Amino acid sequence: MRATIREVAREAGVSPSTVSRALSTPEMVNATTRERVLRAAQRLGYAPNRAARGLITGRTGNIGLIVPDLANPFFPSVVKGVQARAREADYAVFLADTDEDPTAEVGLIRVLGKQVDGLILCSPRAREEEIRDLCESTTLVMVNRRFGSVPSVVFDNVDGMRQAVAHLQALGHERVAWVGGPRTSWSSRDRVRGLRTATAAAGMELVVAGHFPPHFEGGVAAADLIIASGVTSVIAYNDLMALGLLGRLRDRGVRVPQDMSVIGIDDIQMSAMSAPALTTVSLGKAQAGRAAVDLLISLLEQPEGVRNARRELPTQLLVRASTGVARTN
Amino acid sequence: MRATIREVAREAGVSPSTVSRALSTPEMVNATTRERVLRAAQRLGYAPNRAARGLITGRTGNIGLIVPDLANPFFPSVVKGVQARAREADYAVFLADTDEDPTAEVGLIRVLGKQVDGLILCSPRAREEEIRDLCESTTLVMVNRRFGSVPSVVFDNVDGMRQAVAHLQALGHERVAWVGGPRTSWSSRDRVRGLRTATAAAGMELVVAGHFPPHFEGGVAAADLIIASGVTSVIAYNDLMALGLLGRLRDRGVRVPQDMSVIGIDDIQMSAMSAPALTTVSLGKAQAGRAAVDLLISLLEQPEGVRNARRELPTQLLVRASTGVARTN
DNA sequence: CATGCCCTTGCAAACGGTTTCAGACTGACG
DNA sequence: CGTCAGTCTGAAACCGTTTGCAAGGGCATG
Repeated sequence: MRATIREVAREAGVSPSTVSRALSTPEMVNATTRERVLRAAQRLGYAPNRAARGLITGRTGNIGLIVPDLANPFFPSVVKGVQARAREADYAVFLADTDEDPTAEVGLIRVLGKQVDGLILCSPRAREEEIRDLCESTTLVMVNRRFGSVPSVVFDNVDGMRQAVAHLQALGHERVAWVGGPRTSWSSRDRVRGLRTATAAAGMELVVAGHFPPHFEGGVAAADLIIASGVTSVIAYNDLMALGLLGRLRDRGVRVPQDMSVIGIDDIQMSAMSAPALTTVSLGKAQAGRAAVDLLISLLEQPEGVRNARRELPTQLLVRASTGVARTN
Repeated sequence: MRATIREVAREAGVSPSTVSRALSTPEMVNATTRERVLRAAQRLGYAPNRAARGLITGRTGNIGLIVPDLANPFFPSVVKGVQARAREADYAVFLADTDEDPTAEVGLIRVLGKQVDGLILCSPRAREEEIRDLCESTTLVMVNRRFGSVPSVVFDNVDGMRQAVAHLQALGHERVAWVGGPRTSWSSRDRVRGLRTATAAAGMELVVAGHFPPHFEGGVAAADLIIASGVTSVIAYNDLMALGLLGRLRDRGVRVPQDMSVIGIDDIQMSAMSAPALTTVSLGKAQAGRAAVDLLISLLEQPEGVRNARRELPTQLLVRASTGVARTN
């Protein structure tokens, strides 16, 4: 059995309240008794029971993190960031994976929401009104999605798309295709929006190839459409899909980058290791996780006092081998 | 504010104790009052406060999961399995990532161990005596490691290596290299042991190339040693390293599988998508996660009554394009 | 010397459940 | 009709903390 605060109190010859104060509000107790208490606690290996503390303070010291699919390498990176920062702040992290199912997502938010102080929703797929509704009962922070005044951390997709388009234009491309992600993905919509702006400004033609599952297979499925569309360059919703494109293009005998330039988004580990290595719009994934924790904690500590509950993180084009000078036929 | 048991009691016109019983031991309360209580609870959207319940029952309803590195695709798969099964059993999962640091690992086990009913250690890197020590104070289950009587879920590495070696032998290979993982990895040691047995039985020569970090780069680093060793086939500690091998072999102009056959272990998503697709020893990763949860829960529910606290999961060789008939010079 | 203030500490009441124990009621039986 | 067993319910104690309140002591001030 673990030591309780009473045993520490007895060991130190003080009352339980003094022990409690010595540990949580040290400035309220005399230096010498504090010392004595700390030493006793040390001796007994005492650590406060978080459930008991939570019962009275109403805070659990836990935060929840919900992601659509851990198998997509984007998410583990975010999770690592969340997890590391939460630990620094002495919060523990509940993790849940929805398998890309919006209904499961809402259910999970509901049940997990009761066990935590706040929730981080990474790339949530639920409908806006549902999230708005959930917002009432739980403090939550979204990553990779933005609407209304819901606190959020997003990437500057517009600028990322601008960089990608500028890169392609510099290589002489005039037509670029977009391979979209899930219909329910806010960032897919945001990216195609940025892309429209950027291509229009650059005087390039944009071919939107529709929505595909955000996996390798999605990219494979899109590849033939892309080839048929006659573009010389393509930007995919994420790296996994871009790698799928790469694979199918090779099978079809389309050379990358000579015949087709390919750009991904996310900068997952694998994209540096493919052949050719993938040019990609790099996102600070762990950074986003950390930012979300910081935002959530500040929200928890001064519920009303947070001036700006939206954070936008920069993106950076990483030029590798999958983009090259446009084919001139 | 959330409804408490007292409000439900008032709403239903009974005492709090009756509400408690109606929810947790329904057979102890009269059918009609039970019905009334349940309806009142429903109306108020009542859900018991887990901290309060935990305070008296001494159980939190949480389990902890500690993995070395979420960025390694092996682990997210296990996490998904753990997570899904835990949710079915109404447990929530704390996740922590140690960044492959054994010291951090021990620290995490200590702190997380106090907030959960039990802990799942996936591929733990800590020293045996430390784990044995931790065992005293926390009920824990190891995945991918086995020693003493610590409850564990492991893969049948010996049989996996047997299958791989049989496959290579059938293809006419006589010399095979092993690219090992971290020195602290039990499964690396277990696999090389199985490999020794299998190659000896098959009359093949085994070249052990030492220890490498379990990443893509580790495989890259090992590749030149492998080429120099003159073997015609190589088995890597995991798929990530095998993919690294593949990449470096291509750069060096060594054709796979004509000049060199390559086998990985794990069957991560990416290994089906590489060119050539990777032959690999497939492991039921999510299954291992589920098994670990089942084992942990049965341990929690009948602390002494578990006859066999060790589970061994089968492995299956997946033949793809990276293995072929041995080069005959 | 009496008064008042500050600093430090202890007492006791919460927090929201579960569980032990005893009491009320019912029906059966002698 | 009295007794007894059995079923169901309520009162109260308890789990391990935090915290509002009050009391005690020391010290400066009038």
